[in-house]
Amino acid sequence: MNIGNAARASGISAKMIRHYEAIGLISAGRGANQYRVYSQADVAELRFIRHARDLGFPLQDVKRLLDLWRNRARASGEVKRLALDHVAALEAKAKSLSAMAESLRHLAQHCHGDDRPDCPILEELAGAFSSQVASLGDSENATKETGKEGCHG
Amino acid sequence: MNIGNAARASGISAKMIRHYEAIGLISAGRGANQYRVYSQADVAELRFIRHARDLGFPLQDVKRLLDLWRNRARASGEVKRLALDHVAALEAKAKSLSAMAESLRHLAQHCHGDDRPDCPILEELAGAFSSQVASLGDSENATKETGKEGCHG
DNA sequence: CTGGCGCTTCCCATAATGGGAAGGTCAAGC
DNA sequence: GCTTGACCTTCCCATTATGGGAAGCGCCAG
Repeated sequence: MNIGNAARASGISAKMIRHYEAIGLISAGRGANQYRVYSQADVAELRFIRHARDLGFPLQDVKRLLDLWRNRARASGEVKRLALDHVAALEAKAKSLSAMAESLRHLAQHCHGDDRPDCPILEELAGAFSSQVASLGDSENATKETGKEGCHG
Repeated sequence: MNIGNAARASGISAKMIRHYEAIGLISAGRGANQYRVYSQADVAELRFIRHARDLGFPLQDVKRLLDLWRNRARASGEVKRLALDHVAALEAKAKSLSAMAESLRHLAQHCHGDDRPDCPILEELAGAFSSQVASLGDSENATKETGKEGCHG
């Protein structure tokens, strides 16, 4: 079948299928007209990829999983390790997001939310920070000392 | 002060400060040597941005929050709405990630995780969801070119 | 005057996905 | 046979937020 049918059969857009091929995740045969040709086995791989993506695996991990799947002599330990590492990453990220949500919800709770300009949310953002809420995700540095000039002009 | 000091004082990299200027989030004066010049007020804005980013606000939202902050006649209701919308987005995302983690953890629980190839994680990824092509992982005589799709080839 | 650091702009890369243009292919209908 | 329309091809650009690095100039200390 051609790419359009493979897309419909796998739930992955044709655009993405080409992309996956470009980055070496999958390969596809070519017909006489240079059109990509997909077998049922290829579609099965695409479905595998979609399922892995649905579980949040980055494509790099998907590649590893795909290689393991194709390798009959694989060790399930490696698959499990990949999976559990990813579980840890997912949970860390979820926790980080939940912490942000909770902080912000807390701030919003004390905001009137009317047409007056007084707003504790903005005040807090403006600098009254005392706790670090985003340390799990990607923040890297805490409050440094303020006001030390050094303007060499 | 110059950009390096502003970066140190705000916790935002010089690279990002330039970027924020390029996308119209902030502005900076220029000295006679074309170097960017930052006042304490500018640094306060940068800190505001960092705090908002730490709470996961996308830059688009940060821009609106910054505009509200700068506007003394703002309505706190708008700030609160922005905040609560973002809380909802954060929680939705966190929930989605937690669901992935739980699914995957479940799968991993049933995997031996040794050097045998048998692996329920891979089996599930291979299609236990859609259960159409189950035995493609280890055989090559699976349907190669079935003509059951309305493909003009 | 030179060494070294800081600043400038510009290009590239990441991760995953999509939009769209310009053009080739093919099957069907008139 | 020719048109039409769906499908395919490649190539470029955009997104979001961040960083790396190069080439070149500014500025201060020694």
